[in-house]
This record gives sequence, C-alpha cells and structure tokens, in this order.
Amino acid sequence: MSNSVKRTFMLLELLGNADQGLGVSTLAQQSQLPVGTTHRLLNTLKQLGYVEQDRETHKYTLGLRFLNLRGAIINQLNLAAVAMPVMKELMQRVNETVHLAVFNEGEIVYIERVEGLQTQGMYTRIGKRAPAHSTALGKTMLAYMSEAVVHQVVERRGLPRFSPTTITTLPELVRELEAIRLRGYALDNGETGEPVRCVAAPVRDYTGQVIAAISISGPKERMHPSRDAELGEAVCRAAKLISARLGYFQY
Amino acid sequence: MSNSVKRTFMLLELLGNADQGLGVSTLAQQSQLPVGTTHRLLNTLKQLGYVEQDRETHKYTLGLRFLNLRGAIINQLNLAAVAMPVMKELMQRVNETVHLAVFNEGEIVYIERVEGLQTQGMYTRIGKRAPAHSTALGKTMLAYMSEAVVHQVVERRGLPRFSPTTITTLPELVRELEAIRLRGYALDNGETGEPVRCVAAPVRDYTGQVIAAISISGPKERMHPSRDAELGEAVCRAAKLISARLGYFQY
DNA sequence: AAAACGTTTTCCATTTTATGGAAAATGCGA
DNA sequence: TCGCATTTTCCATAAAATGGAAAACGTTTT
Repeated sequence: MSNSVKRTFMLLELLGNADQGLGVSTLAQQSQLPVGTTHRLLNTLKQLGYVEQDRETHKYTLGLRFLNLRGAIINQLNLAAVAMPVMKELMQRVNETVHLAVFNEGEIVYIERVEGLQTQGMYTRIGKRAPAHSTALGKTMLAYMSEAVVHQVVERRGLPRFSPTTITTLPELVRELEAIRLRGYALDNGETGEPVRCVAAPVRDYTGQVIAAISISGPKERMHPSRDAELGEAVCRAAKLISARLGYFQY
Repeated sequence: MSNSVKRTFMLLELLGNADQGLGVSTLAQQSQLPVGTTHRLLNTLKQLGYVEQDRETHKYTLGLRFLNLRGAIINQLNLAAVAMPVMKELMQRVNETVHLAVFNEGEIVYIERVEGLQTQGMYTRIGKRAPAHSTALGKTMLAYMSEAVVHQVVERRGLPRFSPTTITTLPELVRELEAIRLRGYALDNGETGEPVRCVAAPVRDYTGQVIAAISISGPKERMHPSRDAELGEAVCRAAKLISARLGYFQY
C-alpha cells in the first residue's frame, strides 16, 4: 500500500481533529514521522491547496478545498436530494429541527439538516459523527439491523456512558431495540447528556434495507413526552415517504 | 513534490465531480494514468476508507471518512456560528434562500445555507466553489479588496463568460465594483447563466477586513428588479449585524 | 455452450521517488 | 546579543511507486 499516501492521510486526520493550526514539529511528533518527511508531505498538500499555512505562525490547517469533496459525498448519496423536501415539510409541521443521518463504521453521520425557525444556539454540524447507542437516530437504525451487526458495533465501539440514562449493557440495548421495533420510532431521553430530546424513524432503500434515519429534535422544554406520540407518528410518516421515493414498497 | 499524493488527489477530485461511481478504467482514462497505477492508488484509498467500492459493480465512490476531515472549517466555524441566526432571520423576512460564502484562492466558497421554504429543486451545495466575477457574492467581496488583489485574481482566473451578461473585461469589472461600493450591495443579473437572481453584501471582521459575504437568492420570477432596493437594504442590514457581532465597529 | 470482449486485479523487474538524518535558516524570547 | 525551538533545505541511500503485461473475472454475442 502506498506509503506516502497513507502517511499523508495520517497528517490530514491529525489536522482534521485539531481545532487550531498545528506546526510541523507537532505533527511530526503526533504522527511519529521524521520532521523532514512531515514537512515535505505538508508542502505537497499546500501546493495542491488541501492544506493552508498561516503566514504569521507557519501553522497548518486543512484547506477549503476539502469542503468541496465533502459536499460531493453528501451530494452523491442522492438520499439527501430526495429527503430534503420531505424534511422541510416535516419541519414546518412540527416547527423543530429535522436531521438526516446515515450509518457508517458503527457510528452515525449527520448528512443534512433543516433548522426549526425557533431553534437557536448550538447546531449539529453536517458531517459530525456520533455513537449509535446514545442517539435516537442511531438506535432506530440499529433496531432494524441484524443482531450480528449490533453485536459487532458494540464490540468495536463499546457502550460508553454520557449521562445517567445512557444504555451501557448489551441486554439493555437489545431490549430497547425491541421496544423501538414495536413502537416504530426511537426516542432519545438525554442519553447524550445534552438538554435535547429526539424522535427518530428509519429510512429504507428499494431493497428494504435501512440506510438512514431522520429525527425531530428540540430543547427538552418544548419536546415534552406528551408530544411523543404525535411527533413519533409525524417522523414515521416522513421517513416512510422518503423510503417510498427511494423505491421501497411496503407490503 | 510527492507524485503519488498528487495523483491520488487527482483521482479523488474526479470521483468528487462524478455523480455516480466510476470504474478503474474510466478513472485511468480521465486521469491519464496507467491502469495498474490507478488501481493501486484506489486500493490504498479504499483500505484507508476514503473511497468505497460497490460490491456489485466494482465502481468507486468517495467514502464517508472524508466527513472526518472537518478541521478545514474550524476557521470558518465561528463565522458560521455567528452568521447562522442572522441568516435565519433574514430568510424569514424575505422568504428566500440565504447563503454565506468566503473568498479563497481567487474564488468564492459556499460555507453555509439557510433554505427558503418555498425554494425547491437544485440547491448550491456547501463547499461548492464558483468564480468571483460572475456572482453577486464574489463581486461584493472584490469590491472591498485592494485593486492589486483584484488584478491578481483576474490574472490568475481570467474572466470566463457564462452568459451574455457576464463581465469579461477588467475595465468593466472595475466600473461594476465602483457601482457596488456606491450602492452598498451587489446584484447578480444572471451572469452565471442560471435563472436565478442574487443580492449580496459584505461581512467584515473586527479588523474591518472583508472576510465573507451573504446573499439572498431566488428564481428570477420572484426576485423582480423592483424588489432590489428592499432586498439590498435587508441584506446590508444583516451583513452589518454579522460584522458587528464579529467585533467590527463602524464609525 | 463457447467465444470474444471489456474490466478489474495481480504481478514483478526497473527506476524513479520518497526517505530521514543532519545541517542551515529562521523566528522568538530572554 | 545570545540561545533555544521550529521551520526549511539538502542529499546519499533505500525503499516504494511505477506501468506494462498477463491473469482472472463477468458480461454479452455468436
């Protein structure tokens, strides 16, 4: 396997995880690469526009060229194009933020968002990853995957605790997934530790496989449990509509 | 400069521009690389998770792993966080899509978007790049940059024509930028060739430098020239509010 | 069924290219 | 001004990328 390519992406990942610029020596240390090599690879990336170097501090950050590739990915899942109109309509009905996420490598990845008009403050960035077991989006996808896959995910990622309500054992998770299948939609009860509640439902492609999920989320005050049934039904209807437009036919 | 790294990104860009998976031979042809080399590079990327290969068709697409590389946006993150609430309010006032873009390497890059509820169909994807001279967003940023920078941009990127109204000569551009400074906002009159009209205004950081711009855009039918003054004023007010929140103080 | 074709994948001798240690240049703070 | 930390340059060496060709695979045609 191309060594330089592998090393290049190692550097890019380090830059991608940092929330400020990193210098050559720092990167060399973190990547365990020699300084000379690190510098040369960064220089190549800089010339190509994939990293930028601050004139003053000489530190490196990822370049905006990456935004292009990121956008392309989301675009290629023509899932987003199909889902957006439905999500927009759902948002207008319930007046809360609607998210679309897919499952990837045992985690969920946020793909699209339609923000509720009264929502303010923190918003989930497109491209953000989150654990599956502690989000309504993740749980609703897990609920319709094979038991083997669920086991694999748990083995690979574990069940880390983020709040008192987080599910941290496999039997608990299995029971929760069963409940979700019966109910048809998943609930999030502050398992992430944030003051937010979510209701989520699965999206299927033409083969019937669950490939994504959509959710309604909002601050705890507005997302009262008394609205669960109403919101759950709304999110299910929207998810089914998206599935149908992807070619899924429910018998 | 690392040849294999350069070639790798060439392949990635090709995959990003395609709107469906591409095979080894197609990619080899488009990149002018030998098939063996192409295959090996793709295989490396596949192992790293940056491209995915369809089991059935063997075609390659960009992998979701790219969504990890978010550092790029960190610099723009604060900007986006500050701008979003203002953009949302602006969208609600005018009921059309609002965009946020920055200037990078002589082009504009779309950073955020708040979609108008009545908007449908094609939308500008986040991360997309576009020429500065043919968009209201680009022109409004150019208008407040030094003449030297404008000349550099024209030299580097040229003034390609996309429609009969595109500005294609430097004097024309200079005159247009002057008009924008007088007016306070920029207009787009189908210079890109799309049936869309835009109104854009510049955003400044605490140093007073123009670092971004926001725009209102919609289909020609709804964005009638008679609304220019009203929309221009609205977009200016929003841009100034964002600037103020970034620490810019106007004397 | 077999053959012909287009693709993907593997292989390997060749040589280009990356490598990394060290030294030079630069920047920064005392 | 000096000294430390960091970035940048350099170059002989070694390793990795290269690419042409053949093999494997899958699909369509005869």
